[in-house]
Amino acid sequence: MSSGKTEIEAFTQLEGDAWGGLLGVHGRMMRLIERDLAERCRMSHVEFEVLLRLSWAAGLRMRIQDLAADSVLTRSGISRVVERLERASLVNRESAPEDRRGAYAILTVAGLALLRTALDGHVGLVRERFLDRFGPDELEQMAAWWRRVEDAGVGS
Amino acid sequence: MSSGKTEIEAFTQLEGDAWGGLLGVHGRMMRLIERDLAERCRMSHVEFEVLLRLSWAAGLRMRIQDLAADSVLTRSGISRVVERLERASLVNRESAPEDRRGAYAILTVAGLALLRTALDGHVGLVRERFLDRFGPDELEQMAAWWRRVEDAGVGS
DNA sequence: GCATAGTAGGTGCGTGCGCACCCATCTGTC
DNA sequence: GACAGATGGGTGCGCACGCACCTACTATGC
Repeated sequence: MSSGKTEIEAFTQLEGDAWGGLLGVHGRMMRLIERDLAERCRMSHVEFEVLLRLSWAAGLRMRIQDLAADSVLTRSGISRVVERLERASLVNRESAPEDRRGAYAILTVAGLALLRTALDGHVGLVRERFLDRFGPDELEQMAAWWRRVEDAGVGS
Repeated sequence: MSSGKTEIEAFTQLEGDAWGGLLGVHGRMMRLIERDLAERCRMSHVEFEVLLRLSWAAGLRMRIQDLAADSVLTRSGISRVVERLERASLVNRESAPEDRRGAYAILTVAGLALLRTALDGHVGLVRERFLDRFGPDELEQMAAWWRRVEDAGVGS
């Protein structure tokens, strides 16, 4: 891990530290988060994310495609997640009246309650392991960086 | 996505932008990378990562557990990845003489060649979509941040 | 020596997800 | 109206991976 051979084209040391560091931090955090959510709420991170997004949405409801748009998962993945959450009575599905192809996922009272439980502890974990290592100005800087990356790479 | 209700405990706007931004950027990048590697080399990112790590290692060989240690995957996952790579003749497996429980994964000539092909293009993609958005001092700052996170969060 | 605990790697099972494809519906053109 | 193409959502199939467990081996204690 210390000496990147130059016999093949590769990242510079600096690039490797920045990009590889992001991958490493993300991987480690996700492991912790998945384990925490599984133990406390029998829930995966994608399921948690769907519930969280729904709790932010007006009327506690979102179209499946909108859920998929900024998710790690594809539409088919989201479809299955919503199906699982529906079986657990955490969301309901409802056909969209304005476009009968579409469907809404709607957070239930039980879903909101479980989300509350999940958040309480999840927020603490992410803060303890990540956010608390940075000052407010640094968090602002970081957020600005992510915006910079996302604004530029809209393609696909 | 604009108004985080305060009725349930949640991240602050700033925290959400920093942490959520990291998740978003990682997700988007991984999608691009997975697709690129699949199209050009019929290879997943974890397989690519294993080959890359082997290319860095002395003697082009690493123990399975060392491969798993800083990977997203568990030992069983790495075991299967190495199995796949072995079937594709990209690595060889060899029993470790100093500890006969252990095994080495060893990069083959074909594996190194395919890695070279994969890297050529992968590096360009990551630069174009991510690294090039930052100056050298910013990359240094970012790398320092990741070190800060990793140095503190050794537990589990 | 023997017994026990710990570790490296591999495997059966269950599951989650992407891909390709399906159907229903909307949109646009004629 | 009719039709083509695009779009939203769901599904069969295949595969990759985590979990729990197994075997083989090492390390430690007696």
